[in-house]
Amino acid sequence: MISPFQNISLKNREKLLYTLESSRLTFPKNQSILSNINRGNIIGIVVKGMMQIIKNDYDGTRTIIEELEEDDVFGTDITPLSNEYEIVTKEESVVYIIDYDEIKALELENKKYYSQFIKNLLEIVLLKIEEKNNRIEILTKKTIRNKLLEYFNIETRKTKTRVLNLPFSFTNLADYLAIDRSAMSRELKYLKEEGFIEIKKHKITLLYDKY
Amino acid sequence: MISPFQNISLKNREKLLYTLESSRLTFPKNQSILSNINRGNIIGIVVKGMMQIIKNDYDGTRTIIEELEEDDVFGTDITPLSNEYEIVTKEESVVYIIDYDEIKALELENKKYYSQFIKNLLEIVLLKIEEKNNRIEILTKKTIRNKLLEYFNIETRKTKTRVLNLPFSFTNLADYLAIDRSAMSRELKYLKEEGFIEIKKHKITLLYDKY
DNA sequence: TGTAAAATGTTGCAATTGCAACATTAAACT
DNA sequence: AGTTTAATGTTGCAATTGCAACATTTTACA
Repeated sequence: MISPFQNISLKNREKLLYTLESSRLTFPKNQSILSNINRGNIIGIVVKGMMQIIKNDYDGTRTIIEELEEDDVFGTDITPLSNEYEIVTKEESVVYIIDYDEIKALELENKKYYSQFIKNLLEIVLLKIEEKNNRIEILTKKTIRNKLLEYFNIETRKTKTRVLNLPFSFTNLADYLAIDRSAMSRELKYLKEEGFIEIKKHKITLLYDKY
Repeated sequence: MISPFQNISLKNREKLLYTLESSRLTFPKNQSILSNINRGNIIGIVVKGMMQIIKNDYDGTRTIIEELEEDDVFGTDITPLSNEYEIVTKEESVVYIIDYDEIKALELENKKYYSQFIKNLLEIVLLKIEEKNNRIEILTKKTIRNKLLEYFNIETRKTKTRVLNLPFSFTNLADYLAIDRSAMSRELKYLKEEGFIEIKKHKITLLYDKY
């Protein structure tokens, strides 16, 4: 995880946040934060705590899209923030909210830490985009089995092992893969029966040779 | 379309490219360019011409993922570039290839145009990420009909009209939505029959009220 | 620690979809 | 201009999947 304030001294960080006219907001546990924030072109930075981006479907289903922790960045473009989405604190959390126009207006020749901040944001956003590409790669697979296998491949490529610890519940995995949970459960059963994988709690072990 | 060289003079742009040790490469029409480039952590900028990012499926299907034109940026993270992908010129094209590590190593206090370049890249990447979010929003819909309707909504939201000119073929649309072309064709027929849409060539008119 | 809520496993069944195969039309190329 | 190639439209059919409904287990929390 890269901090947006990487290589910026605490003092300069404060000056930067002042220049950007950022607001520092504190929210109690289990509060929806976007209702309190003007949903314009903003970038948020998590200072402390934990939050979840939740999608509310028209039928009332609530899906966890992403978890945000310290140093995580969210906001316009980076994360979807239309009115179907909300961000909810899972513990007391502190965030900075910055108007993206203020970032665009930064006069770069003035201070090195202005530029450093932008550079950090670029790096963070490039990592985010990689995640999105991965998800697209999975979602474009046509069958549940292929979605699962692609997910396994991508995740184990990161750790270079055959073992994969689900960072969330199977219910959330089904949401991530955009498939029905029970159908996924069925397919996982088949994969186990056919000897491709082994599952213990949230630990999945691949028993096949990756291509 | 934002140019990565926005607000950078031609002279500074040359200095920048020199500092970044970029290569300027020219390719004839219908050539695969990645075979000539070290697929490391690179960022490419299209100077002139037109190229397509093609995905080769294991079964031999070739799918157009994205078209790249002047000022377009591609490369690590921004666009998927694993070995399943290739970039093919559709006309004679000129590109700059830059090692991403060189960008990371830029000493920002030295020159304003270094920072300006990073800032431009940030803006470009934020736009790309928005596109990816849109596509994910579509791909997570469960039925073909809902994928189509979501696509229509997103595209017409951009232009604020009820009319939508497909920027590509229906075959490509099916790929974009990750659905079978003939099944999509069938669903479009139903949508026409039920009076939701009207299609003339590649122009789709929405006849329903958007939510 | 006891209880409510959430997650998981399972299955039948209907609906949706992918696939194959083909005819027709449009576009690209020499 | 003529020919090859790609795109489009259509349909039957089998396979996959979503959905509903339920039992069981695990987790959260008062």
